[in-house]
Amino acid sequence: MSTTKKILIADDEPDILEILEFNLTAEGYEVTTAKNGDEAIEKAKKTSPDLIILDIMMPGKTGIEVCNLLRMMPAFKETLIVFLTAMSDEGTEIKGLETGADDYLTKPTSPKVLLSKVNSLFRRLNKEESTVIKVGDIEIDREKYIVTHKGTDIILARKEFELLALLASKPGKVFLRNEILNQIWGTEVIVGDRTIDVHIRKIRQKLEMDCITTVKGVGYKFE
Amino acid sequence: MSTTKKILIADDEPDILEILEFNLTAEGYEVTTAKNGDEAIEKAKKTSPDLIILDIMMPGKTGIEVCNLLRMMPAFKETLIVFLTAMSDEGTEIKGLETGADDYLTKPTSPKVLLSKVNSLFRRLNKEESTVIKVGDIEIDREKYIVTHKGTDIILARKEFELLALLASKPGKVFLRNEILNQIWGTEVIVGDRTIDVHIRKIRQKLEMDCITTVKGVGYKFE
DNA sequence: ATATGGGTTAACAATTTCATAATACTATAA
DNA sequence: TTATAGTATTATGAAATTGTTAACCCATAT
Repeated sequence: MSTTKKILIADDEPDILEILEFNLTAEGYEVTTAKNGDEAIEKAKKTSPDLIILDIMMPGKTGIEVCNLLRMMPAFKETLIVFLTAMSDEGTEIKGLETGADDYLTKPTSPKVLLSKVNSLFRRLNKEESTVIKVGDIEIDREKYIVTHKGTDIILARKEFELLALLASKPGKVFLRNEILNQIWGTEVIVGDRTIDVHIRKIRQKLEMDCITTVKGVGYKFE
Repeated sequence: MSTTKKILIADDEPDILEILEFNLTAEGYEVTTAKNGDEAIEKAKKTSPDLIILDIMMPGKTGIEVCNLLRMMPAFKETLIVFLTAMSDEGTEIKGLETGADDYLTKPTSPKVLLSKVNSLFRRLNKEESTVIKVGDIEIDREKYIVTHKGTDIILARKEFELLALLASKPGKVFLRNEILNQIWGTEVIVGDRTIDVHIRKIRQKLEMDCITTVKGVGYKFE
C-alpha cells in the first residue's frame, strides 16, 4: 500500500467504462480501461494493476477466459480480480468464483455500490498491517485506540484517532480528501466539506505539534 | 399489474428526454414528457402517472420544488417520485434532498441501468403489501415480529422492530425524524429528542451491521 | 414483594455544520 | 518581473445535531 492503487477496467460498453472511470478516478485511483479481453490482458501486463474489473460478456475473449489466462501468469497470482456480470445467472456467478476471481458484482450497479465494494476489497487487503505505528515521538496503537506522544497519553475521539492512524500509516504520502472520506467514512455516509478540516484541527490541537501538513487543493499528509 | 404503467419524465435537456422516452416506451411503459417544472405539474395532474422522474436542475421550478408541490396534493401522496441528479453533485449537495422522493438516479446513466431501476421500483411497489420484507441478508416478518440475519434470528423489542420495519420498507429513502415520530409514536404521543437515537443505536447493535445511515439534520435511511 | 425487560429521559461526549477569516493560487496589468 | 484583484481553498470558533451511557419508570412475570 505504498502508492496510488491502480485499477484496470474491461468492458465493451463505453458508457459503463466512462462512468466507472470517472468515479474511481475521483476516489484517487489510477484507472486504465480496455474495450475487450485482449486489450485487457495487454494493458494488465503493461500497467500491473492492483485490481482488475472484468465484464464477463465481451466480444472476443470473455472475462472468465481473461481471468484464467491472467491467473496462469505468476505476476497476477495475487492480483485482485472482480467480475462484472449482467446476468443474474447463478451458474455463471459460481463459475466465475471458481475461476479465481475475488468477488463479483452484478451489473447494472450504481457507482456508489461499486465504489464501496472496491474500497472494501482494498481495505480487506490492508488489514494485514501491524497494529502499532511509530513515527517520531508518536506511537499509535490501533488495537488499544491509544496515542502516546513522548510518553504521555493523548486522548483522541474515534474519528480523530482513525484519521490520524490513516495519515500516519503512510508518512509522507498525501491523502486526497476523497481518499480520506472513503477510508474513514465509507461511501454510504456523506459529510460536508469542512468536516475533515475540523478533525485535522483537533488532532493538531491535541498533539500540540504540526505533524500534519496541508497540501492545498489536494489533501493532507503526515510527517 | 396488467395495466400499462404510466411514467412522466421532466428534464430540460431534449436529448435526455428523447433517450429516456424511447427506452421506456420500448419497454412497454406509457411515457409523457415535460420540459420544465411547471409543465411537469400540469401534465402530472392530467395523466396521473404511476412514476414521475424529475431532473433536479431545471429552469423555473427545480425538481425538488416540483416534488414538494406534488406531495402536497393528496393525489400524489403515494405516487413514485424519482430524482435525476448529475453525477458531479453526487456526494456533496444531494444528501437530504431525496426526502420526499422514493429514490434517485445518477445521470448520465446508461439506458439499461435506468430501465432496471425503474423496473425494480415497480417491483418494490408490488411487494410492499407483503408482510415479509427482504433486503440483502436481512428478512423482516411483520406478522411474526421476527428479524432474521443470515439465517440467525435476532430479537428486537417492539419499538425497535417497528422502527426497523419502517426504514426497511423503503430502502434508500430518507425518513425525517418527524415522519418517524408520526409513523411509530403517532401525533398524540410526545417523546424526547434522543428517543429515536437510542432505538436506532440498539438496532445497530443487535444487527451488528451498519445498514442504517444517519443523514444529519434530516433523518435516517436504510440500505 | 422482587425481578426482569422495554421504553424513556437526562447528561455529557462526539460529530458535523455554519459563518467568517485567513491563506494560497491565477490571471492580468503595470 | 512585480503588483494586484479575483478566485478557490483551507482554518477557525461557535452552534447545531447526533451518539452513548446510565439511570429511571412502569408493566408484567416470577
